[in-house]
Amino acid sequence: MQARNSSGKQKTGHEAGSSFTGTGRRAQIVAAAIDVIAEVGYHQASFAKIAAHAGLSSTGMISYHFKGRDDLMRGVVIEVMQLAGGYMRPRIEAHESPAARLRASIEGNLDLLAEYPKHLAAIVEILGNLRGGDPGMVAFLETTEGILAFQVEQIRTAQRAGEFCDFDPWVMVRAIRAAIDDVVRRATHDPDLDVRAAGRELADLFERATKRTS
Amino acid sequence: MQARNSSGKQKTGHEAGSSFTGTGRRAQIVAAAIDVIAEVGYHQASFAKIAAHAGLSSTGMISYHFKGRDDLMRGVVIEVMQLAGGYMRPRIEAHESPAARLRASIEGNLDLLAEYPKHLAAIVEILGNLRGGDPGMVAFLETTEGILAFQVEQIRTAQRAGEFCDFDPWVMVRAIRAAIDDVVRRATHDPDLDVRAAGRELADLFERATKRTS
Amino acid sequence: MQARNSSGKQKTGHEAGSSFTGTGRRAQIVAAAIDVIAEVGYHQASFAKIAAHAGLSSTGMISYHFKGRDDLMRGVVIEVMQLAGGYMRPRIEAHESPAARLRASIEGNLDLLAEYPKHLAAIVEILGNLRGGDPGMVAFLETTEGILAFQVEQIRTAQRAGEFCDFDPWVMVRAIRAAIDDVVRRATHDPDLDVRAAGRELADLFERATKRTS
Amino acid sequence: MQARNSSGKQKTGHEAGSSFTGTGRRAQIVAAAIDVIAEVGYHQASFAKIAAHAGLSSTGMISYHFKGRDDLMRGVVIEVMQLAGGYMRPRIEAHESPAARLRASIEGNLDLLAEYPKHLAAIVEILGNLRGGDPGMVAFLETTEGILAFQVEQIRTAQRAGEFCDFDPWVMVRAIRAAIDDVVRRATHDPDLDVRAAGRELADLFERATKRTS
DNA sequence: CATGAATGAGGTTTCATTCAT
DNA sequence: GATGAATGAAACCTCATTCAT
Repeated sequence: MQARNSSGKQKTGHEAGSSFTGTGRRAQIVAAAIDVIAEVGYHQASFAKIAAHAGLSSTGMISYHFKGRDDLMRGVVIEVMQLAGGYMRPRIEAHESPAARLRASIEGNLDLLAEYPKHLAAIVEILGNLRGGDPGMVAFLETTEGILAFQVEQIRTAQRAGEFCDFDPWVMVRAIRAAIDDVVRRATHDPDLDVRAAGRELADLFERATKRTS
Repeated sequence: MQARNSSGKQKTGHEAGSSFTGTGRRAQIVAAAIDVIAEVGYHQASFAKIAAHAGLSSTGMISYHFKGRDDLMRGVVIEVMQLAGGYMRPRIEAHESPAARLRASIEGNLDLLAEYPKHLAAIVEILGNLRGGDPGMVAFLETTEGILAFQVEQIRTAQRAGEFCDFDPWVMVRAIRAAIDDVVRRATHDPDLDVRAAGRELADLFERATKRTS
Repeated sequence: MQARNSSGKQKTGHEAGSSFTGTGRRAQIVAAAIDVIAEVGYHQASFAKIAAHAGLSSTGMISYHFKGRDDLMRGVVIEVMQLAGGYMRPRIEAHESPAARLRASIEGNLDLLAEYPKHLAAIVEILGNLRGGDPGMVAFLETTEGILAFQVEQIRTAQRAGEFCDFDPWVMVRAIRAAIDDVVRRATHDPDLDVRAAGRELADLFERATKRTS
Repeated sequence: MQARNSSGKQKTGHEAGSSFTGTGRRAQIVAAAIDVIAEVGYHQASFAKIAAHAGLSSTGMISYHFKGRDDLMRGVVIEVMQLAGGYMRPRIEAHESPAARLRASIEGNLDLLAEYPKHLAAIVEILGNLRGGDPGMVAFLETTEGILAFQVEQIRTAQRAGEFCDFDPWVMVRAIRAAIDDVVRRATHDPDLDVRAAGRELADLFERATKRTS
């Protein structure tokens, strides 16, 4: 279903040489984890439920393939990040103007949600429930921050070029991300939600909020 | 059949006749729960941690005052909702125009966050981690929905009066709420965050996003 | 309702000088315990439930009047034994022949059940769940054994007089008691059970089982 | 959706494909439960005691094999019912006349008690302490009722054939069962009790009680 | 006398993880 | 590689009992 093993190998530190999505079992477990997390949430997604959903007879299988809960969650995040990156990048880079890129970013995120609702639900659940504890997971928060920082830089450039009005770009990108994630969360519980329409509305909203004063 | 008190009252002392935050221990436990939830999150906020934080020797004490975990969480939500309602209402009603009320709502929320960061962190944690499970808790989701619905109605009225431009008010109020909650979440981990400044920025942002086209 | 404070004082070792059924609180608690035990069984009859049923605001009241769970149960047993003794004795002694007395004993027990279903249910529950543990409670088992032993002696006398056929009187009295207690247990769950009819049937049954061979 | 085993079996190992007493650990736990219940009673038979008696290091092991307390008790009841059924049926069916079958039933029960005292003690404890609560357990009460109903029918047939005198068969079978269970209960605490002799006495007793009038 | 808060032990259950096979 | 039994910690909750007021 979610495929994407065309990209490079990119090995983990795991014992055997297996790509993240390559080997059957690992990918199968990650896929099951995504489903379960989307359905019952991060904390209720126990190994037992994931194993049952994956058709595995015991949780031992998961522990065999993943060093621990965090390792599995890491696998999920990487899987979804790769998926999202591959989906979003070309859609954004297809546009030139900052305004068009901003719209593409918002609408692209919600188009992606329409296609992979569980994937986005899972990553939002995981990243939203991270606490300082785990060292390996905090890296993802930094990755996420890095993505936002990149968007901030793009906005700053556009502002200097007079393409956006004056505002704190950090507040803006966070508000945008929060609005998108909110749709992701609601879509989890309400399958009738028209996420693409919400995407257009949000794009309109933030277009008005960023448009240079005439 | 037999007995029952002659006074006919038959109260259990900590159920009837006491405000939700009135009785000493109950309030103390709720306060401890707020602190712990803000610190470690909804699911990690075990009775053991809350009891320790409250200076209680055992978790049994919490079960003595609260029927269960959900009951305690309900107590927390009610406490914070009362606090927030009392804080926000006069600040909003001090203004007349929809735009001013919108700004007061956003900045008021973040002023409240500056004064009670843990309270807001706790309620965001709790409401954000609710699943369909508990019947008594879902009521809070409906309460929250009701608040949003009220804001939606106010916006619709303002739009008809030409005071706001044309947009989907549901998407707007949810984006606003998501942006505020996002600040709440970040403030939990970053005590240096200037939430009042963020409030002003968000108020500016959504003012531009709602302003009627000239 | 169950009254019977006309009999002598018969103090317990309890601190204050209170007869078993005299003081209000003690009797009230015992009455509540009888109801609760009859309803939910011996082990589920917690102090909390009994206190609630008695209209008391806390279990501390029970502990204040009774040294412990066993003491309360002792109070229940004594209460019911006194009730049963006062009810049964005259009904049995009104007859002369062993056969008539046997019938009076069986039917009297079930008439008593018809009038005080919860009292009998409670004592059957308590005595049926006794284990060797408690020293003070074992005395009741011995009391019960004593009652059976008395009946055994009466039967033996009657057998020597040729009024009953030859059988092991211990087995007989135990079978009779077991049959009666079984009706008590069923009556607890089935309020429509006609216990007096069952009493007549059981009296007939054991009359045939004891009748001297002609 | 995805995955599921290629074999299509998807068994959990201790749910499907195993007889109730077959798998080693399950049977071992059931056996330990029987011992403990016979010794300390239904309610005092905690997982901790059963685990200790079974040589297990933790109660978690029991929860691993049984879904909960009720599931374990169900296992015990089924185990004993199968044992008793296999023991009693041929002994009863070896006889033709209703009187002989009745005697075989009574004496067979107490012979079985002599051989498996703890098994019968356990099932009497469990069934005697059932309250309306659990849906899966109430089925056993109905099973037991069904057995009695079958005996009632046999008695009715014999009565119509003039082989038994006239009496209420329901009262009779319940009295018989109550007498047998009473011996079971006493045998638990008194290892010196001669249960086979009691069986013969009870068979004599109920033979007289059912014999047709000459 | 009466209250109700506090205690600590004990209950069942779920969890992630390990390990022998 | 794969399995599933075993483990021990931790969770929530109920209980009988004690104690200061």
